[in-house]
Amino acid sequence: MKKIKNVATMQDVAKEARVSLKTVSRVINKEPNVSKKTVEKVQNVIDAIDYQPNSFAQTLARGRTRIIGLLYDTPSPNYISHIMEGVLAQCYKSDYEVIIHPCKFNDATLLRDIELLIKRTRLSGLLITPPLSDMEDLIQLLKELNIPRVLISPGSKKVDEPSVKTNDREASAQMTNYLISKGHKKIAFIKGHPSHLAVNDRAKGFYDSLQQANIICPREFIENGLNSYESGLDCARRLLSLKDRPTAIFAANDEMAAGVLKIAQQNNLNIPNDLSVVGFDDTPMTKMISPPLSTVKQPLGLMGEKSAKNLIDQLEEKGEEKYEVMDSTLVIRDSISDIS
Amino acid sequence: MKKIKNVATMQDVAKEARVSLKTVSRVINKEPNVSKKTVEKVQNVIDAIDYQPNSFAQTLARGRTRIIGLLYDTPSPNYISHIMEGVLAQCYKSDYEVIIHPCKFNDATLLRDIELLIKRTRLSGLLITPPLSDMEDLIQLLKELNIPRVLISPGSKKVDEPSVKTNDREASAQMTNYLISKGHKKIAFIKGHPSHLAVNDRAKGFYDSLQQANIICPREFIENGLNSYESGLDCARRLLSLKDRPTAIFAANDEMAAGVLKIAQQNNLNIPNDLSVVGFDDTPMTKMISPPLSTVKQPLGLMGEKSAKNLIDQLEEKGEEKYEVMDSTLVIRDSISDIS
DNA sequence: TTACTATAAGACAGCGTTGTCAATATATAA
DNA sequence: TTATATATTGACAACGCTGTCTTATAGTAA
Repeated sequence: MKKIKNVATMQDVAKEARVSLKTVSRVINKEPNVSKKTVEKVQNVIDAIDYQPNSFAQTLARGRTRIIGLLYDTPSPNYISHIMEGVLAQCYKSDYEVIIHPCKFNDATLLRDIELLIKRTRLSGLLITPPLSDMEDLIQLLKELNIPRVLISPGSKKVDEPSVKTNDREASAQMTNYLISKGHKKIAFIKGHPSHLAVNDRAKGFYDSLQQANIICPREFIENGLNSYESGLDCARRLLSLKDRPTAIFAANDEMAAGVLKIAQQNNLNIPNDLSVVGFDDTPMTKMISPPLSTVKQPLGLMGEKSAKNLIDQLEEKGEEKYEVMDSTLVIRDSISDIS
Repeated sequence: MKKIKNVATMQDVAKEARVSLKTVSRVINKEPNVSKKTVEKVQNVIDAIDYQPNSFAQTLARGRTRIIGLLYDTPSPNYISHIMEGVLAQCYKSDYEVIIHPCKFNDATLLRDIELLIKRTRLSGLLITPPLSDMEDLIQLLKELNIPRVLISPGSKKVDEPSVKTNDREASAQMTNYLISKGHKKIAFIKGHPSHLAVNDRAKGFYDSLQQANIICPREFIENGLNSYESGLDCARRLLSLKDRPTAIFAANDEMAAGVLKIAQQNNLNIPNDLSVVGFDDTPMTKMISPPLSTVKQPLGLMGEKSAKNLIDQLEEKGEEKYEVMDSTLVIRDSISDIS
């Protein structure tokens, strides 16, 4: 059990620069009331011996960590890795560490696990991705533990919690508008997993648009999916066996839309001539399938970045804006035909 | 700048259990020479007040961290998130933290960045994913800094470094054998990015198989891709415009194979009847495209787990086996036809 | 010059652990 | 029983930093 490599300490810097420990500390932390001359002298020594403060000692002395946690429930690799990318970039800038914590949404010990995580790691704040961001009891726990937090894409119910969301509902309405503008009136919708509220906001946008266009959507045009490719297959089978088939199907995520494409092809339907298909998320696969899928793109990296920034601002008590809504954008590819 | 929530300390446990600090420390760390009675007494108090050791104080006192770093060069989200899954699971078990560090392969400051990361975080060991695991100068630096490490899927050249790899070469040969067994003799291969040695082992397996079957592969059947979908498109365009077209194309990864599928469809070729296509990696998209792609699946989660275990064993000086080779498996789907 | 203020620098305790070494209790042998 | 070995426990100084309080220095006004 080796000790870590011996590395320069503040003592070394102080001795070399002929100042006190505290003065070095002041320079490190950019505290006021140090003369320019001293700052320079100390900084030179720091650079010369390549000194890096020991964050463990800092943490111990300060009584608070510079660590935030990122909680996720193993959603699609694509989603979490792009969120993570933004989070890491922001934390790197602000000199915070990130602890990535996968957890199981429907695990009985979830709350206890998270409480232990917090106690064990002493993390100072949490970033919470969907569908965890919709768990009332989790939020309640964090409130009680007094853990600062930012919810990523919580369902529309939450209003009193710092959060970063996208305008999924509007984007979804826009996409529906687009379909309508191409002459589609018989549009079906495949909803997402019921516990994933944000995904279901997408259905609301769909309704918004239909209502505005005075289009009535028959009950059987609304399917309940589970976000997975397989559930997309099931829903598509039902939709495409209807006597009065939709001319377009809008799925609440790309996996389910890919399922629709598959079943359509099995039924010898040409996409987009016989059926238009739309997904949501702009996963990399949407470009690669045939035909390339029209979809909606969330700025995931940016969302990660903003949410981390929001959390760090809370931790450092810079009272910044609490809610952030970012724009998702339509990505129109070849899966929609003009039938007007 | 709030202090962290007040939380039970070792003092509290010691006082409550009427023993010394050191005894509590012994119980925590399962050190020998503590009477059963005392262990029990102390453990009861620990449970009662839900005490969790402060890892920062531990780190400071011990002089070494329980942190490992995971270095990656933003490869596919799929790859890294599955590796990460295994790494996190293993580290969670062994009570280590993980610092995820994305970096840019061809960034001039890469080495310096990593050196700073190490100094700043005091991490005790590193897990290195491809293509970073093939960088001689990075390995050299870590050797000099005396940082324990495990290379994930390094190119075949490395032998003297602890590593976890898959039998890509053999799997690739097996897949080629399979194609040959289906009557294919004119098989083209799309190589991966030149700096990604492990991906290029796949080409070697391809050659192995051809040679064994006494099949000569014309030069123009070997294309140089860059791992991306787009490069797959380019290579496929060239291969499919040859006078004497291959009957099967084996791409070194799924993205490039998806590119082949696309171009084939543009050329009105039916897959698999007119052309068989094979990829490598079993990304989720391979199930969703049409036809579902045959491919090779690496046990990514397990690889992450094993590499973390290997590293932790090094850190704790349990001399375990250093090299690990895991089996990739063929996933045969509908993209291969029998033309024999 | 003196007195006073603002600014810069330092001394020292303490953050919550673990390692070292000394002290005590218990078991064993004589 | 006493002496001796062994198993348990404890005291105390680190670990490398920051917060608080004190002191020294420089600047300003009278």
